[in-house]
Amino acid sequence: MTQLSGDARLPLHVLVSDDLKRRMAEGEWDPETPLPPERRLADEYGISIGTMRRVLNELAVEGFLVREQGRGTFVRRVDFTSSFTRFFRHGEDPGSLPESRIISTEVRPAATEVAAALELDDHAQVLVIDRHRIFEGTPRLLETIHLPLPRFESLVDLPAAEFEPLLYPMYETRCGETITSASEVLHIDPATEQDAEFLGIDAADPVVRIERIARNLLGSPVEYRTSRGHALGFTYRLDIK
Amino acid sequence: MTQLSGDARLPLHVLVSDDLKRRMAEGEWDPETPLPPERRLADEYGISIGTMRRVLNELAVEGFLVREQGRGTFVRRVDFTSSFTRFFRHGEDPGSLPESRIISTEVRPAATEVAAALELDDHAQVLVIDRHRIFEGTPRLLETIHLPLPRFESLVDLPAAEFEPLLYPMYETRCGETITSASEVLHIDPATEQDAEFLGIDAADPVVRIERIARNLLGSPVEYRTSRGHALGFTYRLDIK
DNA sequence: AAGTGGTCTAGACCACTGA
DNA sequence: CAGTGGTCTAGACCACTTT
Repeated sequence: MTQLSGDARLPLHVLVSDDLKRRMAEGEWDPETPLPPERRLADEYGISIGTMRRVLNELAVEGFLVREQGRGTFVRRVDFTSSFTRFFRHGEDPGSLPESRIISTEVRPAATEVAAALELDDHAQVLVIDRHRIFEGTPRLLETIHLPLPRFESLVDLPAAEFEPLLYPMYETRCGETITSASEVLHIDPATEQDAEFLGIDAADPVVRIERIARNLLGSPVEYRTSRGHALGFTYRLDIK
Repeated sequence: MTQLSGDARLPLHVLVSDDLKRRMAEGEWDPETPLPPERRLADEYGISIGTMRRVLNELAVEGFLVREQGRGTFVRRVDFTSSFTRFFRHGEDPGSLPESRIISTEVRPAATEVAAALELDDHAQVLVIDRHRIFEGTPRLLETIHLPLPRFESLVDLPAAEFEPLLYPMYETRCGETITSASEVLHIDPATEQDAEFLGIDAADPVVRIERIARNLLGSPVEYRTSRGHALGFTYRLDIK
């Protein structure tokens, strides 16, 4: 029977939930292999099936698990369908991938706001990646990505051509970091000269600036990313309650 | 014992949940009076306490109910804390209310996109309200509000001075319509002359345009509102997963 | 057919709120 | 103190997926 750590005054379902999150964070199950069935998990934790179901269902509501009747319970990958940056894709086929072009990768000490976002000591070393994202042949986003070292050491000497268009799967396979949540802040700025040149827009046009902090399952910040794109034509949809 | 309508092949908890939503929509409980305790509700519906608790907890997760241990279960009022328009208030005390100035109220046939948003027949009559919202003495938002007639008849001849700064409580007390959800879409536009003049911004500056459809508990659209404000300095925060 | 999650029951006991 | 929601148990049976 699995031993539970944590404050014993907390409700059982909280202790079990925390333990399952820890095991998921340690990579005990990948998204293709089911967790043990609820009856067996209940036995292992020495709790009743009703309590075990409560834990699993709550983790499913929180987005950590996906449950499929007849198949099993699986850990879930994030998809960023509600991300702001998705809205730069315009009329494009939502299944297609934007092209990515790495402009430069460089190691340097973190600027103050970067260190704060990544919860690092001031002047800790970070890997800085500049890239362009190109949708249907049209340049749409300028991105600057900050990754803490030494956790992302294995990307430092990677040639630009070997970067894949989607970075998060790379973080997982090459660095063992799985992104499971993020927060983004949107601002509207006047375009800089660099913006106007790359995005092919009027120097007087506004740009959308999106700052994202991406986190792993334990809630630690893993990536800090700034994206800039043309604001005119930008659209974002929000549902309240 | 309460009689349940609806497709009997559906799970019990769905039928009970739908029935409770209907009763809430009919105004059976206001936000200050608790629903009957879960034990009594379970008896009335002839279901077990476990199933009744599941229904109440799910309605709480969906935002329809608030449960307070020792006090009871209450229907919940929406607050629009995550609404885009909140972000025009800048550094202001979040508890203070913006000033509202009604510019005009007018009855006219709905434009095509208004009729579509409110799910009305083309050219159905709507009440159109133009107003300004002023935060800390500074004009920040231009709003145009569309309300379907005859549901909002009682506002047609109301003098501008009798409109309150918050419209949703007025809709409830004067017209019997309770707003419980909304969806908003954000765009960035170039300023019009009217925008620049009222908002006191440069004619070259961009504006944020927010289109909101507000709905009642049954999901029917009740209000269509367009708000415009200065885009530079606008900020919006999003949490993913 | 075997194994998964989904629905539902009928309780017991605990923690918190308000009078 | 009475009454509320919160936690937890120990099952039975159903619906769906896979082999």
